[in-house]
Amino acid sequence: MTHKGSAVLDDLQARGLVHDSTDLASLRQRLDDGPITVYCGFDPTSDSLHAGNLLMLLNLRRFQDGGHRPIALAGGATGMIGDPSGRSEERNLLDDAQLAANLEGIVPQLRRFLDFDGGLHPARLVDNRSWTIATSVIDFLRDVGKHITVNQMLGKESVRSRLESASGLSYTEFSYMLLQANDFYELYRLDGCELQIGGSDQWGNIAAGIDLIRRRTGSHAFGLTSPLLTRRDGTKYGKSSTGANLWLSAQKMSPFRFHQAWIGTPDEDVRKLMLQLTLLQVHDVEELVAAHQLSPERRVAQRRLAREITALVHGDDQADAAEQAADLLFAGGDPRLVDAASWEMLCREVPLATFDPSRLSGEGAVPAELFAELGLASSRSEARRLLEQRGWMVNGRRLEPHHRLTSADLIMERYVLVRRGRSDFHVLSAS
RNA sequence: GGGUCGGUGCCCGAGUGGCCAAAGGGAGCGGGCUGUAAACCCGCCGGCUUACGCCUACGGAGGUUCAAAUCCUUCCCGGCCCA
Repeated sequence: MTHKGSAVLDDLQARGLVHDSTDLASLRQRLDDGPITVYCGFDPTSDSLHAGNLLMLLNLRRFQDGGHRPIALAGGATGMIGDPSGRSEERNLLDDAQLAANLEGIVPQLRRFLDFDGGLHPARLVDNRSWTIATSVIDFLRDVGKHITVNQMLGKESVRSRLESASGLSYTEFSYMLLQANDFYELYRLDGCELQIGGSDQWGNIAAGIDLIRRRTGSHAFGLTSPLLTRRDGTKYGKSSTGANLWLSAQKMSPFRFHQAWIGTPDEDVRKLMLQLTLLQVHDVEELVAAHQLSPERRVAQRRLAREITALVHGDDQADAAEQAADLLFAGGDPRLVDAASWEMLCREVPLATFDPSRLSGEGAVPAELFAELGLASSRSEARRLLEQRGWMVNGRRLEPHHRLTSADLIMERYVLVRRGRSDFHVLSAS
């Protein structure tokens, strides 16, 4: 490492990724003194991580690239309790099977973004069950609970907001903070971990851990939070424009859809997202933004953003495929002219539904009925409404009111390309 | 336990016997403009039907009435007050 250990901090600040921090000057000094061990926790509340988690994963990566040692923590134990932070209502407890399935989903995702093998500071992946499960209630209350007063806990925003709400806060969730504080303590004790990072909603939990470490060891640990990923209107990202979560799992959201979600990024958000969700250098981002502003209709920034994030999450090959599919679909040409290989690729990228070819014989199929059956619309009424509102395109042409689908509409004697609205594509396949 | 107010469509919220598939707002969806952007404009927004229309729905279950989201009985749930 030729550069200073605190360079990562400058980078984070330049990217707008520092929301709250313990004494920044001390942290800077500590980073310059040598590699630090930094951790961030991810609770298995679902079987996949989403775009919001991606931001923190990349932050760990930034620390690793900056010469520090990252630990990704899978919250096998805390996931059983449920973090009340940022939540207006009590969580439902996960059962063992669900938790196991969720961990199985997210652990490989955690592995993907860090370097676990090479270098002087390989990343580590831990599960907080390893030190939590065997702990007795008595030990926990004596060793952890004794050091934190209820008075402090009541002062935390996550607790206070819930105390004022109608749904209240169970003792279980109230205790969550102690578990996370103990995680930090254990990682400090076992691995010399001195820094915890997280989303800004984690500040209370992180501070509790720092307090616990100080009380039990007299040492100073550090905390750093990043702003939650929000749109210009303040709503959380992680959700796509359609309201669905932006899942990192290809099973839950196809790479194509994932890529498309970022393509649709509003101009005002694109700079921030490039800074916070990609590993592009800050000055490269500024160049891209400048180029974008010169001719925004080319959408170079959005394209690059989508490219970078999709490649990070799904790999270069998948990003290529998603780009090609998008070019094909949005170029506006006649899809019947597309070659077989491209069609195959398209079928992998775009949601595919199969139907019985006999539907096309005779009079042919009523499009609205077929589309509703295949899930392209939630009911026949909706499909019909869309037809009235000119919301359907079949094979690149506006669907006419009385058109029937027949074998003449098949591409490659097998496929129908359906577009609903502006950018919702489906391939129907006669099986 | 007593009293009282309330539970309406995805959310908020009007409606107190027919004019109610139910005002208004938000979200969402489609179209237009543009750039697969934002803003803005128009339309749609329970289901079935080409359509006339039919069915289901205003916390649950019964009842009164030609007619109920609206009245009565009862049950469930929530807020507030008293104990």
